[in-house]
Amino acid sequence: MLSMSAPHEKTKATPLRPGQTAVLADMFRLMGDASRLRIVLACLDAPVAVSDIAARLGLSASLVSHHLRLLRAGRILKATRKGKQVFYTAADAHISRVVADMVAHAGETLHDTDIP
Amino acid sequence: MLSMSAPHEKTKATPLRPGQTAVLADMFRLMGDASRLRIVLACLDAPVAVSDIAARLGLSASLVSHHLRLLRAGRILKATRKGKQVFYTAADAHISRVVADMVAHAGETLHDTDIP
DNA sequence: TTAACAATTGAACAACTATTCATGTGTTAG
DNA sequence: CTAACACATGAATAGTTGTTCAATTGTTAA
Repeated sequence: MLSMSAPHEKTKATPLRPGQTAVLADMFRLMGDASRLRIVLACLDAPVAVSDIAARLGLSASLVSHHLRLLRAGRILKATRKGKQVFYTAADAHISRVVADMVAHAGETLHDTDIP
Repeated sequence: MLSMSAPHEKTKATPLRPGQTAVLADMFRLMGDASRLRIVLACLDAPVAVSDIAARLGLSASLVSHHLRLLRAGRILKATRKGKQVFYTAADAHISRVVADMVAHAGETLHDTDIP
């Protein structure tokens, strides 16, 4: 049961505490839904109003608002009120980078034809 | 405060088709579970056997195997057989980068109780 | 004020999923 | 061969969650 050490001792860093892992998983899960990810993508470049998000994505305002609340609570997006409308945008630049890296990964690993 | 006013960077994001979004969401969802994310983290640096993963994370071999199947199907990890054991490691370098960026984001946006 | 618009929220339901237990493959040692 | 080990898999269950509908709050214009 006691596993022996790794074959090669590389300077590998595992700087992740168990608590941080749960926080990370929550952020990944927030983007793990197609509707929510599309909302995040729509807000990456510039602040967008809720009604615009709903119209552009073809989703109900209620559903968008529900997702926005989760994304805001998870520090993925942040809100700014301007008159009647509320504009949402990415919380910081890391979000865009995470998405960009995942896009690169998907673009590389997907020369398959088993996409349902 | 980070209320930057969008300095018109070259981050031209929105090259995503509806089909690609679903694939991306699937990958994010795979890492959106705490157990699965810990498994991915354990395999980032070097190939690790299933039994070692289970022992290191305190999970049953069955549960780890179930998760590994999903991660393998989602092109997050890849498997290599050596004798009786099967070693899993990251599918490519993008995975590590995605995790690293998300860690940076979490470290910046969340000032939770940091314990050494 | 009233009315219209924009967004949020709560409840309820269907759908999904992580986990456990038991069983089944495949591989190696004896 | 059998036995033990490492891993995979199927089913069943409990918990989670995305979506819809209805009602509510907040804001602005008339």
